[in-house]
Amino acid sequence: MDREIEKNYTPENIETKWYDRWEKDKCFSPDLSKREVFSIVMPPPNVTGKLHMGHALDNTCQDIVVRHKRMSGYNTLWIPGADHAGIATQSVVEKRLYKEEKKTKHDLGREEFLKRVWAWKEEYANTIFSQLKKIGASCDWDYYTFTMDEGPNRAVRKVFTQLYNEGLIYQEEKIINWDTVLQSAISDAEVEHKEVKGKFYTLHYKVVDSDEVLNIATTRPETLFGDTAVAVNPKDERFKHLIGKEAIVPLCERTVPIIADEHVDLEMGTGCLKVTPGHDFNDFEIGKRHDLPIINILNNDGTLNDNAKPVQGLNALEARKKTIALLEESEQLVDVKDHKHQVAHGERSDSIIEPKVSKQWFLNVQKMAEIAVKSVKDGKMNFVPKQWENTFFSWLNEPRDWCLSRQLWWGHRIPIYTCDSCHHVFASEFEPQNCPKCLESKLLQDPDVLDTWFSSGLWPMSTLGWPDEKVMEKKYFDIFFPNTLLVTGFDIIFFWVARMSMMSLHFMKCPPFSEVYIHGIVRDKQGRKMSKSLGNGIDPIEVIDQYGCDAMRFTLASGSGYNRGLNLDPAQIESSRNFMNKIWNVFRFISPFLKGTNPKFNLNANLKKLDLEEKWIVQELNETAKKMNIFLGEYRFDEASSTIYSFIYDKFCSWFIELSKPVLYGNDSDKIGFRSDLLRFLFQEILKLLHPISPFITEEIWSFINKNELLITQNYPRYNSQITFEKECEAMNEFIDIVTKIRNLRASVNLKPKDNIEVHFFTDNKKAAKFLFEYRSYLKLLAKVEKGNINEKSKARPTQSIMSATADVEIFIPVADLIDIDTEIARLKKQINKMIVERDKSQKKLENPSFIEKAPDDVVSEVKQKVKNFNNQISSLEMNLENLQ
RNA sequence: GGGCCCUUAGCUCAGCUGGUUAGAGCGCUACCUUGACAUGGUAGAGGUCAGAGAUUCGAAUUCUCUAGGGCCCACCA
Repeated sequence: MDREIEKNYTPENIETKWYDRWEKDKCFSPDLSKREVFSIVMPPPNVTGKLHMGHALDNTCQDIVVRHKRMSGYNTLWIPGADHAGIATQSVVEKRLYKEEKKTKHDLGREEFLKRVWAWKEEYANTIFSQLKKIGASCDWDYYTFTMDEGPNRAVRKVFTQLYNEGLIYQEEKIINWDTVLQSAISDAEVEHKEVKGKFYTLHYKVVDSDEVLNIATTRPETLFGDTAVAVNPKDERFKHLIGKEAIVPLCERTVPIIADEHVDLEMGTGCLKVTPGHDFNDFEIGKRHDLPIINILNNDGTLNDNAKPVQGLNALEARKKTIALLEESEQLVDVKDHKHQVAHGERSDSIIEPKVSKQWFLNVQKMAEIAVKSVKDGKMNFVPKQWENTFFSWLNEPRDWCLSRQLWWGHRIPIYTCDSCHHVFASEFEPQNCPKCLESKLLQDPDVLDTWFSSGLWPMSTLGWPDEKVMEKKYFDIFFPNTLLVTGFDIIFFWVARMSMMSLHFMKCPPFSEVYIHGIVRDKQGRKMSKSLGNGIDPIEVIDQYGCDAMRFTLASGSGYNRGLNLDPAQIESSRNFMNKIWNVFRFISPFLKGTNPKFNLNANLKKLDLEEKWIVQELNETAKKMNIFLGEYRFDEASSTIYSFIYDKFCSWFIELSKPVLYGNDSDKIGFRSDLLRFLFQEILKLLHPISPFITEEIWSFINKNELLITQNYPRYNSQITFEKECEAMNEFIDIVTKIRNLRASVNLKPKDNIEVHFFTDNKKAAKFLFEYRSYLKLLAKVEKGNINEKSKARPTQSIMSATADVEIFIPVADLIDIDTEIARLKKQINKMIVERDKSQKKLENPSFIEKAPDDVVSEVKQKVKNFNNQISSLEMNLENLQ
């Protein structure tokens, strides 16, 4: 105890130094000597990203579990990493390039552009890591992996090649989601449907060699340039006679067949459907069934091409307007109605997604998805909370093939090569030198890159070195794979969790982790998503600067259990900061007494020596330790936080410390010594218990007590079955009740906190009487009871008093002229009424024969005891009420 | 259209397998600069647990329905 602890709790002074120390001492490295293993990978944030509250929550949850497991003796590994985030990163660099140099990526060329992206990555990557360190993430940086590193690249190539050779990856001309801003295909998972106000147009299609016209409803009239059929339902009597005839597409005057297809709904629209196989998923299927031609009317940027001459060059919305105008002119527009419908948007670009036919690479996931579903159903992989497996299933039960290729530059290049001379197409795990068929060396690699989630899907494997055996050995793949746990948000269950599961089950024949904890999404106080446009975001780094990281982590933990949302109120963070301050100050109070205390205080050896309040606090501590282990093990961080909060604040600070003051300031040196030893022991346990949630302040305070050892390496407290002090707890609770009632009485007549009072207790309970006598000094300390007279109930009660009662003890405070009879009568009546209501509730139960008959005995006797206690209190209060009136 | 979830104090939320005087934090009221802490202390006010019904000796807790709100999935013109 050489150092003096500072008077004020200032988080920034203590939070900056510990991370470096832990890292330097290799505290985050796995301990291979331990038999039980706990391993987890961090969901890799975007390299060039900034930490937001979602990350803070995600990583706080992980760090709490990791620290708890580590302290509980597990061989613990938490792997950090970062994602190249193909689309997001490329867009940012493109935007900057244009802003600063007015250049596009095409001006630079692929190679040069990629150099710029790597440079950008090098420049900005560290932001997110230093921020992760700032929140205390105790991950092992020796394992740090970037999704575009050589290792993951090799994993990607191996997986692609194998799946290609197994026939699961194929290239095909299909209708896909085309993002017109990114000018790339995207997968189904990356499409969001948003409700948009639009119009519902009814158009006129003439029938060839007939006077008849067909009315066709559509929300997208501009696509008529791509129409290659008109379809009706084969059962539709209205149009049966027209099947096999031809219709004329307005404006382009093309004749197209009128076909019959089951897909057409008799009730919808007009019953006639324009079929645009090039730009609608359903129409594409119809087109396949009827072998219709496909007309592409869109350029890559979403403008109309020369297949739509009258509106060529316009974007979809402009083209729609012009098409309608032209239709009106030619009197082929029948009707326009307002209409709300769901429109596909890119979740990255937020631009409208156009269905478009194009040649892309796909992964057939049918079988893989089935196996993934089965592994969850068989309990090989568990979601916590369990309900989230529904989300997992809903995605995997009817999977569409995964569109893997992206027309981007930043990402893993597709390892498909075409021989320039013999045109042989092949996949290759390693950079090939020659065509395996004709041995020519001129090979052309596919220009596209892979969906970012393809490499993310291999994350639990690739971070441990797979498939390079040497690296796997070095990273202890066999020990740490599969992972124990994954922690993430529900928004990426199908993006990521589903894909990791499929990949791991296919290549490793086991799920990538045995448990998945899904936490909620952080929102603002009003439950709105945090977003730039609303300006309601809370920046974790600003929060840390203002309140400290420990307070932020405690707040996030308090809000995270099995709920799906966490509405973050800054007032809560302030409250957590105040809690940290409380801990700081209570340590300041006990610290002078810790000099010379026993660092290895053995509680079990001293159990018999404990006095009543010591037994009580030890019992409470023991219960707290038990709960903490249970709650942290179940990812109930909310319950864990409130458990430790309540123990520290309400038990330790409010009562035990107060009760320790007379001991510590007294002159019984043995007792002072013993109490100091115990205080040290208790406080050390408190620091250990809280450390996983708030690591910095606990490590800091620990360092004042123990110079040579770090807290992070201590053993987490466990339940001690030798501690059985239930009776002492009852007595203490009775004492707390009496003190509270005296304080209540004092407050009711505005007795100043300083004023000493005289109290008359009346009880026939000998134990209670003895207890009140022995604890008289505490009553003085805590309720300023200068003199406590203890009498039997047969003795006369003092007049001119205010009174209260527990089941066994009547408490009288003579207040002479201070008393206002009417107020006191009202107060007593109110209390009596409350008691009567409760008594009657219980009494009614007892009068019910079937309750006595059917309820378990312990419940019945509990209720009987309750009635007795209420009656005791009521009669005490009533007697006094009579005396007053 | 399918699925999931929510509705408990003024606000944000706990309340696990049915039995509690229904809890916490913030806010509010009164009193208090008491030698760890005003980032504090003591005491208090505030809830017919969204509504209706059912099961049960007993329901905030289980079931059904209704109302309101949120989220996810889905190609329906």
